[in-house]
Amino acid sequence: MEIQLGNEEIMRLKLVSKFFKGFADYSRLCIFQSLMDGEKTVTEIIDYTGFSQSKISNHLKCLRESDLVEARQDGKFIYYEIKDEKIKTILGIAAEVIKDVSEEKLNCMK
Amino acid sequence: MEIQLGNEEIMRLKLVSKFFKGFADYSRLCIFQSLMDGEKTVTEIIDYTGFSQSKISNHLKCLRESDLVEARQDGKFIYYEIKDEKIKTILGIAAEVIKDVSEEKLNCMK
DNA sequence: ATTATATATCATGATATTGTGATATGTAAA
DNA sequence: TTTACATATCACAATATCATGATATATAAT
Repeated sequence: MEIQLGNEEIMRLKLVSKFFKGFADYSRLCIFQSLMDGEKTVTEIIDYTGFSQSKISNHLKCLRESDLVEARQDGKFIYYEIKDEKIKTILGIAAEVIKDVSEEKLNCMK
Repeated sequence: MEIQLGNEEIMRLKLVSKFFKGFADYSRLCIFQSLMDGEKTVTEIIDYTGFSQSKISNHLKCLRESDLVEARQDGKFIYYEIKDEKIKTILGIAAEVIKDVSEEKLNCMK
């Protein structure tokens, strides 16, 4: 490894941090959870999570623009689904790691 | 899958979101990158990243309390390292997923 | 055509997070 | 026993993020 961060690496890490922001929010994780076993309409996500429509829609916009989820329209409805299987993998590993971490520990991260 | 989020799941997802906050910050990712191939002292991390001492120290405190990195003291120096191999795995998969995502896409996540 | 339903957008206030600078603490060398 | 070095802490300003409520748009049913 180099002894200093290079420009390439800096740009890459900035991207990576943005990527992880997609998962670093409770509401968005609830959306991911909604979609864990397949596509859902916005209304179904709203019902599943109990969150307001605008909240869901705002988050979905963000997740869609970031290519973390994708949307397809069918009449009145828009179906969303997780775009990449690797995302489910990441969420799975995260769940494993957290098992090893005691409940209170992560509270430094509000 | 249930048609609504249960209490267990809600608590779990809150934890998961905190976990991901650890990776959702550029400065912290630079720290992780510093540690990718083994332990380093705080000073080495400072030199590698070019960040201020207090910034590094503040982030390390957070990462340590969250059990994402661990510290060991040797005289004046404190060596930090990534605590769980799974964390490196997650970072690796994230890198892969990002390759598929065009540069501008993630800009919704500031 | 009008109405109801589904979803998106947007401005804004509230809240959370980050970086900085100053200072404190601990360890070892001189 | 001072001085230099390594690291931690903390308050506060700057910035980023989120939720809300109001409004807009688009589609389908009546």
